[in-house]
Amino acid sequence: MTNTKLSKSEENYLKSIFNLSEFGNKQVSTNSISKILNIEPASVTDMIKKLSKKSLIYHEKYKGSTISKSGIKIALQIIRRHRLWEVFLHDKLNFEWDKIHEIAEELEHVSSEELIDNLDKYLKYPKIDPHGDPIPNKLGEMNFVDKISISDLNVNEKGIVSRIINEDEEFFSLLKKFKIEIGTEVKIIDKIEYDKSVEILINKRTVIISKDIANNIKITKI
Amino acid sequence: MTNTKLSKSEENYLKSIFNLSEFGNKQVSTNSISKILNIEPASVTDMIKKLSKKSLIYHEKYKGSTISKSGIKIALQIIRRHRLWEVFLHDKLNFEWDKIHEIAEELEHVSSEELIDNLDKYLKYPKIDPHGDPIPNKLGEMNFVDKISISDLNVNEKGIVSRIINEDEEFFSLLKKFKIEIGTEVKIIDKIEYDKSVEILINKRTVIISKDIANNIKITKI
DNA sequence: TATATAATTTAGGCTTACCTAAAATATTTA
DNA sequence: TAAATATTTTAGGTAAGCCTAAATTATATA
Repeated sequence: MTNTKLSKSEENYLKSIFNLSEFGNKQVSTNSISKILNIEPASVTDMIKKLSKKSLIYHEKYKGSTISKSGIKIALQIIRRHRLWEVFLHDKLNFEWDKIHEIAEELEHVSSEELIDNLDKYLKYPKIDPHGDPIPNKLGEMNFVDKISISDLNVNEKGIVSRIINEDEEFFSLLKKFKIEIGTEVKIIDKIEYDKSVEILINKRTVIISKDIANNIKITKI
Repeated sequence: MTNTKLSKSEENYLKSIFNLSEFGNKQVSTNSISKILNIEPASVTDMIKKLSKKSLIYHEKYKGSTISKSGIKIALQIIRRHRLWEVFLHDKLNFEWDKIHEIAEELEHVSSEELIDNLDKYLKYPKIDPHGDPIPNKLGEMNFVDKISISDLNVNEKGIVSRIINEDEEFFSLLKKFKIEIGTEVKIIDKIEYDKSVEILINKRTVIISKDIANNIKITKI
């Protein structure tokens, strides 16, 4: 339990490895980390060695990395900070929900525990962030997330948009164009076999979205 | 006008140089920067060269540094961020005013301009921070600050504490002990010639504070 | 299953922001 | 005003976190 404060870089790696590992269950490849962080694989290897030495991840040469118990614990705290700041930016500072990610990406590294706990209290202990992602509590516990995406619905079934996976700028503007937000009701009109795209009804308008877009929009079936 | 984002270090140097220069009017010695930032003089020289090359300060070898117009502009923005975050931490998150400085020291480097402007609006454009320091507006303009400290009052004169200069932990706990805060009324009972300490009346209690403490407490005469 | 390709690691380099030790300059004081 | 002292700069070094190029290992394919 060497408890030296992690650097911004270390925190970003840990968060990415956690996200890629699906709750710590999957081994993560060096290449996948490289792609997510936009850092060359050779540099990723360097950092993997560093995090291994701190027992935050386990690494098998040429195989991949697994995040450790203590690594998960820290990753969840970083995610907690990120999502609480997103709630603050959206609910209090009136940022549009497609602009908060980038700023929260910086704020999450301000590491005072008291700050985050007071922020949590101030925001009245929110359970989800503006993208619909669950917020871990002080202990790292959080609600389960929706596993169903638009593509999983059948024709004529309905759902409420509950979570947006992709956080790229372009993706957000796409959603804006289609007027898709957390809470929006969608109904499946047709599923197009040819390219697996889906025709959906939103806000009394039907649009066709690609398979990729549909996969990135999680819903709660109604 | 090379407008690359400054690093956290560069920002801290610039802020310190500005603070030491008394609004850009005084030349600042390498040693004084070294002491404030707790960084060796040799390293300070390195950074001085860097900031000079960016025309944020002017430097005369072996003499000292002067902050430039563009340097002042940036410094005021950093100070703006710092003080707005202090207001947020104090007023919204209910931090005690002796704990906000350290956290604001980190938050001030999150550099989204939109973030700061929205925060400013959310806080209803405050004019002073919890220490009584004036907050620059978007353009870098701010109110003049009180130049009178407790030591400048004569016996029997009264004042309202308007600003605390020293921001060290120890100094704050000292003030806490004496129950001195922004807004506290003080009356001079006696001035002790021997060591220039001052006997004052606060909250119906008389205490003797040293010359150094008195100098660090600015007041508005009433 | 041998070979081509892809993924990963190693080796060596760079920049930033710090350091110490020594040299250069300025200031104080006798 | 010369010597002692203090301040500042130069020179050379380190760790973090990145890079490219080349070597190594794993995986896919013919």
